[in-house]
Amino acid sequence: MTDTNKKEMPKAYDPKTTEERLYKFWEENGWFTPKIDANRNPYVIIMPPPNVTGALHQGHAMFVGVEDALVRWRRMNGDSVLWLPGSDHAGISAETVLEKQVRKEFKKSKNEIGREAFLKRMWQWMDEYRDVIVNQLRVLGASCDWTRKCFTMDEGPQRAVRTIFKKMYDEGLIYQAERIVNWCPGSQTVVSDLEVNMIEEEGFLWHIRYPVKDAPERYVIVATTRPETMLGDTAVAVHPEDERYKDLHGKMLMLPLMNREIPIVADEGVDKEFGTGAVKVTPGHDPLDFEIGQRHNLPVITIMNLDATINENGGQYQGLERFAARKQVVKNLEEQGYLVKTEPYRHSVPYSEKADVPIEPLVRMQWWLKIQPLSEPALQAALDGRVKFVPERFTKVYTQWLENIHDWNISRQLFWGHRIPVWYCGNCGKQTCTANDSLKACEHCSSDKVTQDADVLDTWFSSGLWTFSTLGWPDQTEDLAYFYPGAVMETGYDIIFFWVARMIMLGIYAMGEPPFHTVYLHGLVRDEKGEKMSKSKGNTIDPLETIDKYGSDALRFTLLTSSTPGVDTKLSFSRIVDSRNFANKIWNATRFITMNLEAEMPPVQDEDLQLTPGMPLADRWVISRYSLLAQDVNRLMETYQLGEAGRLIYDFLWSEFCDWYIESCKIRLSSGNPEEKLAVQKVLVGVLERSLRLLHPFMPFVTEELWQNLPHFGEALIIAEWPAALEKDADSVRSFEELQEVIRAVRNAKVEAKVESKRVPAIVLTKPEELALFESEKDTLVRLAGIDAANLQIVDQLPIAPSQAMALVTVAATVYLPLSGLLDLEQERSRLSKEIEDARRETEKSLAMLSNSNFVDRAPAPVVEKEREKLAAAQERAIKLQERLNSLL
RNA sequence: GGGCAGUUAGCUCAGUUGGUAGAGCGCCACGCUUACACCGUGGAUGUCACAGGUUCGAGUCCUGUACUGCCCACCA
Repeated sequence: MTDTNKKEMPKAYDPKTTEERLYKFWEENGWFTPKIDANRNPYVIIMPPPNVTGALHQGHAMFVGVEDALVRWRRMNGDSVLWLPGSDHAGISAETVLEKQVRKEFKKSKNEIGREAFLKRMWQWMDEYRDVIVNQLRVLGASCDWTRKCFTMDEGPQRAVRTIFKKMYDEGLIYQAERIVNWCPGSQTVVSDLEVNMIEEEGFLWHIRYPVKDAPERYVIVATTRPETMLGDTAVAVHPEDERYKDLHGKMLMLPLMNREIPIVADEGVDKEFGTGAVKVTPGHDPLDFEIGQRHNLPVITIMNLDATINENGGQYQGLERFAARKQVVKNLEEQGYLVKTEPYRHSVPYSEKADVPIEPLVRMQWWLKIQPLSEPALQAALDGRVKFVPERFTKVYTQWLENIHDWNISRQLFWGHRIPVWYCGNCGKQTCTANDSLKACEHCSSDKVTQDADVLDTWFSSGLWTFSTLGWPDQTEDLAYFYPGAVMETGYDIIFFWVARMIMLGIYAMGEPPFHTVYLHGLVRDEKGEKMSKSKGNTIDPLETIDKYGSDALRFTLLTSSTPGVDTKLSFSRIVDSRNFANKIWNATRFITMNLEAEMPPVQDEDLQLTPGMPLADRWVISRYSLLAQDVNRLMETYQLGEAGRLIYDFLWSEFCDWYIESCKIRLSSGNPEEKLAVQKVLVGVLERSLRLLHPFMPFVTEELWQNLPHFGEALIIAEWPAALEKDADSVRSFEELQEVIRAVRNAKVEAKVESKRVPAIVLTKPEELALFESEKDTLVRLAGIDAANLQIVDQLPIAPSQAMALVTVAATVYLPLSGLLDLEQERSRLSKEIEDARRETEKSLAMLSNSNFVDRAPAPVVEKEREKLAAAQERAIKLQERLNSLL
């Protein structure tokens, strides 16, 4: 279908009136939804599911920009493309947000209103907001398959979670154990190591005297940053080889304030050099101490409640909040003479990422996933190249993490999330794990007095299944068979551990092979000062606002072309404006071309663009340049160098197609010769239409809109065929470049000599073999250089060069601009001298290289050849310039 | 303590098989020519952080240094 509607296009491109309309057009035609087709390659990207609680930010714009570009590119290449969108229930974040809401609404805590009521409210909230953020991705132009949209708490993914849990439970990979864990007193749940941030703080190192029992004159000094934990001390540890304490091994100390006897133990884990070389051991509240305690069979005393207040084991401090207790403990130690000194000390404190309060290590019973059996194959997949990272260096980040990985604490003490599918029997006390969503009776004793484990799973556990739970697993669906494994996982490098590694581990575990072959990691988008954008800082640039003002294409193109994978990028406002301008530029190029089109012009086929001998130079040039571009873009897309590809298309369209080709066409378009006109229209349309196809993955909206205005095959650009490179002719390219050089020289000279008239006379002196070139391009020369046609001579010899003229020496010709009266001879001489100097400098440089036998022998032949040509050109140029200068003296 | 990145024109950044440095913005000077002032033409500006090394040749590879940033790590 050819759209021959010739209503004139507006002068400027307005994204507002097109983007929404085109998105609808694409979606309603079903082009985002792939067909399962054995004859096509499936190409799958599972979208990183945005958090339901989050607001749309530039990171989303970034991932949409990259993923949509890949996906559109592959779709145009004929792949069966699935880009699957979804959202994540964001366990702890959502729960925190809703808890605040609940407090406002019911004046009660979540525990007070209870799990059931809380979840009911949560679902209400989800139904209202779950799709808000995902739907905002439409504004960005994401061509994802909404018919397959998924939510981690949908029944499908829920069943996937229970199924894999059951499998792991049965295989002994999932187990319960009481260990010291990262307790977040703020959200009252355990969090994983990854959710703990070490924050450097100014603190104190308190030195405390612990007297030796039965020898009150002797004592051991320990140093601590957390004196309140001494209430739970069960030993003091020293290094076995530390001479200072050798005689005290096994002796007892009196724990101040608590009046409890604790032993001195010798442990290798103690650093002799640090502090006094003696460490207080609090197995209940410190991970290292917990280990020492395990090695020496020390009792574990937990002195805090889950809200980090001191419990009954803390004696007189019971009821105090932990930092109040610290103050009180220090005060009492000082009063009683146990405090030796207090020194300022900078140290790292673990903070809970979500609740932003210090972590309190606590010993608790938790569910764990034995990770080694999963991490080994996942590590192997990266080492043998089945999973590749872009940029490559992240392979090391990934492998090193997997090499040092610990078992994963997968249980969370929250309401919102996937409930642990394990029931406890009130009768026999045994556990039953099931993949069903409920349990009627204990599988051991058939009692119906069963209660489900109260915990839910870490959000990332279900996220880890995302690459196949979204495709129907555990059912053997058609989707799963066709679309797994996917192609590319595209996300920020900040979640390699949280998510990427876990998807690979769980993907291999459940499906036997990695869920994707490539991990593309984009950089983080920062504000113009380089700071991380965050709502609390108020430095966010809202993508919706940006899009409203400049269009989605402009934002996406900027993000893609001004960044490089894995490197953070500052979003620069002026670049967005530039991208908007680019959209407008191609809009107007198209507008110009359509204005000059016959109403029923048929689409331009590849055959129409064959390089024929009679074809004008500019046509041969632009077709060749386009072909080169198409080739480069393909290579760059295949190697994930999207930014570079986008930049090349930009340069071609603006600096070559618009600045030179269209300009050169204006003569022929107005010449009135119908045949000539038709020929140039074909090339204009053919090259532009193909270039729009190349650009479509980067700027989907304008390109579609423009493409619809040009003669084309097919219904829409989004499903058009990815364009092939056409013929190339190096001679034409070189000739055109020679012409460009002449034109630039004349333009330059006119400015330099401050010539006011638009058309100047000129004599072009060229070699006999180039005569034809300049003769046939006379019109181009006249128009683009601003030469007076009636006063243009093209000759291959010139008995007497005009004396009152500027002489412009280029590779293919010397151009004389007779500017009698205007020319300042003195100035002309100094200009020539300067140019001679430049040419000589170039000559010398080339000469030096070429006289170096090492260079001539070892450099590749084409490089040497190129240098020889450069030398010859520079020499010739110097000679010609010198001659001219001599004639003016 | 370990690891990784960045350091290129006044500003923001590109620059993947090592061949002698680019874009946009900004700046200067012109300019309404069958599209585009969200434009056109011309111009100026860089010891590619520093010091060595490999090489005929290094922004690009190697070593080290400095500054900035990030990640990982149980030093009380």
